[in-house]
Amino acid sequence: MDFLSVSSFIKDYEDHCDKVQHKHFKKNETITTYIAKRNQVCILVNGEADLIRYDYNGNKTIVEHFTKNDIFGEVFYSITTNNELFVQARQDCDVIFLVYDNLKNKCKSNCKFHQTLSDNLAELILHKVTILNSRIELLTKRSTRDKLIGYFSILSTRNLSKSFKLPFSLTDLADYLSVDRSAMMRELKSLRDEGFIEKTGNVITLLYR
Amino acid sequence: MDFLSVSSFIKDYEDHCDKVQHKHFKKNETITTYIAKRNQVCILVNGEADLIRYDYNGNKTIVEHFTKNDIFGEVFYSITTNNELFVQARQDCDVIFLVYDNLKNKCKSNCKFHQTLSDNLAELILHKVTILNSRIELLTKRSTRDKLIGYFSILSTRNLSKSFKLPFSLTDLADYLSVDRSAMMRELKSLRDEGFIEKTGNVITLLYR
DNA sequence: AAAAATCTGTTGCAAAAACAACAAAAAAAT
DNA sequence: ATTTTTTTGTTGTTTTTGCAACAGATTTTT
Repeated sequence: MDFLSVSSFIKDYEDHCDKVQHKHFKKNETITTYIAKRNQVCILVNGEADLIRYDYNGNKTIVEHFTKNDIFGEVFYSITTNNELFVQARQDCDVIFLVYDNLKNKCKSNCKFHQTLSDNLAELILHKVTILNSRIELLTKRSTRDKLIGYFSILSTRNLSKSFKLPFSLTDLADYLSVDRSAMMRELKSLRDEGFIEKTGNVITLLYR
Repeated sequence: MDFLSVSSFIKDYEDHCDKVQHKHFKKNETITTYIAKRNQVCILVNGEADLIRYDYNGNKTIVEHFTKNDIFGEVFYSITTNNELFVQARQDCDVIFLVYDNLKNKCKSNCKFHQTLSDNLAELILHKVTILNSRIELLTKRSTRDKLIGYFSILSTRNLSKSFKLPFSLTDLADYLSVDRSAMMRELKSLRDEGFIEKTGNVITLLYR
């Protein structure tokens, strides 16, 4: 992985950069709501969180799933959206908040954290782009089956193993793949019956190839 | 729009930056194929192009649609993809090619183009992220109808008008929304019959709100 | 100007997905 | 330890989507 690990210089931040805030969140708390005017940038230092959207029908979508070192925030969104977007902690989280425009200027104390972050900004955002592109690839798959298989192979690659634990409940997985839960369950059953996967709780094992 | 217009400094490039290449493409020509090793970055100076993927079933997906000043290239993709991705010119195009890693170093002639591009890289990529996020929002819509309406309202906003011309043929629109063409045509007909839209050729007019 | 290729509009039918609902299991809260 | 809430697994039914096929229109090529 050729992107910058935020945690590697997080300690430098401790000496009071006046442009950033640091906050802790408990599981299920709302970390931020996207209002699209503050140009907020958030860095997940620790924990897991989801970007969530509800549509007019009450359908929940897990738009993105964030883990350690991921960046998110309303600066990554343009006004188009009329649905409310918010980020919710899936586990206890530590989050750094900053304002994009401040990042480009130096901070008062001219701190190293600020400087490093600024220098590596393009790299960080670039990494985000690659994540979003895999997400798009997943979402353009035509069937629920292909989405499942596609997602499983991402997890398999990431874990360097045919076996892996889903980071979601099955209910949330459906919301992440943007499909109906019961239809997904049926498909999951078929995949099992046809010998493509094994499933014990939320641990999946790929049996193909 | 708060992102940098590439064309505004393209003239500075003319004085021989040794790190970039400039090429012209005729309609339907393949501009590049994503091989994911060269870290290529491309800038569309003029024209229109699509990033295309074919899946194992022969389904075509228009993954992205590029217009003037858009950036693309394999550097935005991680290895995950096993399907071939390529960019095809929809109109005659002018494209600048460079290698991401070269961008971070200065070029021999220390040219202004190179410098400006490098300075504004984060901004350019950030703009791409916002585009990808709207794309994701579109793709997570649950029905063909919602995808159509969602896409139409993006075009409507972009054109500042209830009427707009589709940048695609209807065949391509289906591939862009990742749905079956005939099903989409049926839905389009319903939208017309129910008085939501008007359609003359590939000009759509929104009648709601 | 004619021929070839692509796109549009449409339909019947098959397949997949969504909806709705419920009981059992598991997890979380008290 | 018990209650409450959430998740899982399942299924019947309805709706939506995909597939296949074709004729007419339009565009592109020769």
